[in-house]
Amino acid sequence: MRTPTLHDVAHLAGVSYATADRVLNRRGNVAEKSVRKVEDAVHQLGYVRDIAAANLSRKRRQRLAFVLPRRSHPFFGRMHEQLTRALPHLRTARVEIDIVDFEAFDAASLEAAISGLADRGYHGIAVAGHGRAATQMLKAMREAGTRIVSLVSDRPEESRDHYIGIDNVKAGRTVARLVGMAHAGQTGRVVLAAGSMGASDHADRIAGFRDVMARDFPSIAISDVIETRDRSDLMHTRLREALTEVDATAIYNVGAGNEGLIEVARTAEGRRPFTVVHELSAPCREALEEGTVDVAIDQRPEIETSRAIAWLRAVVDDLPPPPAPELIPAIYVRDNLPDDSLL
Amino acid sequence: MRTPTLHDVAHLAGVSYATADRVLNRRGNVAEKSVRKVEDAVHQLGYVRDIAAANLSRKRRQRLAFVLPRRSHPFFGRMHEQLTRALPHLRTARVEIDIVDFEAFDAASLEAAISGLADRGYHGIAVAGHGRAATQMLKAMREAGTRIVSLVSDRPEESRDHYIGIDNVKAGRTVARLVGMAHAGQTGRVVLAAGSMGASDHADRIAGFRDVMARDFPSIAISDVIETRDRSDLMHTRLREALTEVDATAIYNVGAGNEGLIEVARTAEGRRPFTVVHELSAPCREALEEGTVDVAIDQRPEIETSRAIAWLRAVVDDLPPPPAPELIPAIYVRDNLPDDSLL
DNA sequence: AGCAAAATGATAGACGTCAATCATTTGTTC
DNA sequence: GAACAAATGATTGACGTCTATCATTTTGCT
Repeated sequence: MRTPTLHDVAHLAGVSYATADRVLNRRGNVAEKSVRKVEDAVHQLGYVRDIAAANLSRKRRQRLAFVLPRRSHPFFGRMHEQLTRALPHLRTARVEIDIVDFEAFDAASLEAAISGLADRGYHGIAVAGHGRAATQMLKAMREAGTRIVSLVSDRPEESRDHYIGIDNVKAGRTVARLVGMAHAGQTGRVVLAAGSMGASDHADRIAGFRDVMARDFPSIAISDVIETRDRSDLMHTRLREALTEVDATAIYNVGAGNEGLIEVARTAEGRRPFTVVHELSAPCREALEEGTVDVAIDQRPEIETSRAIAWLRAVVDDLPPPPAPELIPAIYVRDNLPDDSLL
Repeated sequence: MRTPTLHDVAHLAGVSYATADRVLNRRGNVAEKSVRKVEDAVHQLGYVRDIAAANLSRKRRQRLAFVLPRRSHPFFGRMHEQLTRALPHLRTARVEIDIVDFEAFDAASLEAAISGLADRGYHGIAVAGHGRAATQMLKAMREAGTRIVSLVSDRPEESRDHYIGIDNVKAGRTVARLVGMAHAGQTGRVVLAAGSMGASDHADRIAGFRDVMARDFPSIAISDVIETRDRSDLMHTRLREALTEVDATAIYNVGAGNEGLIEVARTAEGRRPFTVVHELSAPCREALEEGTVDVAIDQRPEIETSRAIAWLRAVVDDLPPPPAPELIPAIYVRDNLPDDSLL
């Protein structure tokens, strides 16, 4: 049994191919009655348009862009890597992806990157970055028909169609649970570190962490948050300072700058505190292997990028978005590190 | 700049379209010299064949089959669910998927299922199941050109092209690490349970677990493995028995039958042992929420099915398989349970 | 009934590739 | 240089959809 074509639909509906086409592509000028006949036939045959043929005919290629911070953080390095690896694969399916870099944490640079994209006929854009001006521009592009996905951390609703990233509050809660477990009922004191409490992902993680600690592990105290601006050197000095002041049983860094942290943890005296960090970079992986870090929470950027591509492709083709089970950040310990070499 | 077509390639190579086509599709009867000219042109233009157009022309639809145990275990229920949800989406891209059930743990039933598939022109098959006869038949189908993926637990190499599933040794090691952490240096005793030590996935998990425990947590003792045949009732009686004999600080079940386990753990006296199970079913989720179970390791069947589809589609189209970051089983605690309702 | 507007039918040329046919050119061998 | 095989060129009709054009029919309205 051949799968039905639009010709079959038209035939069954008792109308011409042209009319069936007018209905399907909403070209207007069709009588109510005919619309119904066609729709019935579609339903009866279970007709689905062959998008490959459609896109071929339209000479349409899907043009997508990814706007990412420069490779500064290993996290985005992994996204870059994953994207470029998928590129040839996608070209074959009429998908073109441009990658546009901007300077991390630099709103002007982001704005420049996005404005360079306007009016270039992109069907979809994925953005990992924030800023007022960016929001305005994205909003305008969205109104002009471009689909926008926000990556990694969410942006105002009016400036995106979809968010792909983890739930940072949940991530913080999860870490709290692990830290609590690792105390096995004993008392303790946690030292927290963040890049900046202004960054919503950092703040969310800390909020989630505090929430669970307060409710389920009241016998574990929490020190004030060390701010590191995601810099290893600041992390180093401030963390060392903090550790001399209090007797820490655990350390949780919600931001970057892990190299500084690792150095301190490595040389710490006494019983090693239970240490949790975010994102599995190369130094972090080493630290896990040697036992300096106990747990790393990872967003799995590879998965986020492929999700973003899949979502954009579907929506750009006017298809329902693919089913997307919730993103669960990976919890790495020493024993479940991936074999894939990571940058 | 238009993306190049085969016409462009032929033109640049200075040969006719027919010859270029003969080279690309290896139809033979082409002079060495022409082959090189065409290949150079392909390289120079960065030509990639448009598979959408190719498949359209070939009138080819990708026909895939999934051979899965009947919905008995919630795990495979989730796979079913995910597959059927993705179906309409895929039809639109000329992919047809048939799902074939067989009776879990029943080699004859599996054999029947697979033999029903032979000579039906499937381009690719994903199988989650084992048996000598099955291996023979799959091997034959593979030689006849069908691509085979083994799901969830691997099968002999000659009977599959690719394996998609987690590393069960790693999973066991990971659990050991968590159990060790939760003891925070104190002594303890772990009770282990498995469906059957004959099942390789169960055995692998236990081996990994033992390995790490022996090396890194020698002060935690391990009791003999309880065999439950994945049945809740057996789990219930045997676990209860085991718990009266020893004073357990932890329980790890590598197999199914968690409902029995949960019941026992719920009514246990004294300090609750640290409990780890596999696969996030509905009762297991509840147990995590109420605090009866501490950790659930989950394979994320949704992700495994979509991986299998993506791999098969690519390979069936003679494309390089998509980049596939290693599957990391999710570690669920009470605080990172997915919002998606699961069966 | 007559007329304009709306709806429909019929058809054709793309899109990029495959698969096939048939005619023509090139190369090889004696 | 004749005879034959091998290689090449030229061309055509699918595949399913889009888009456009133009002719024809139906409808609604006075």
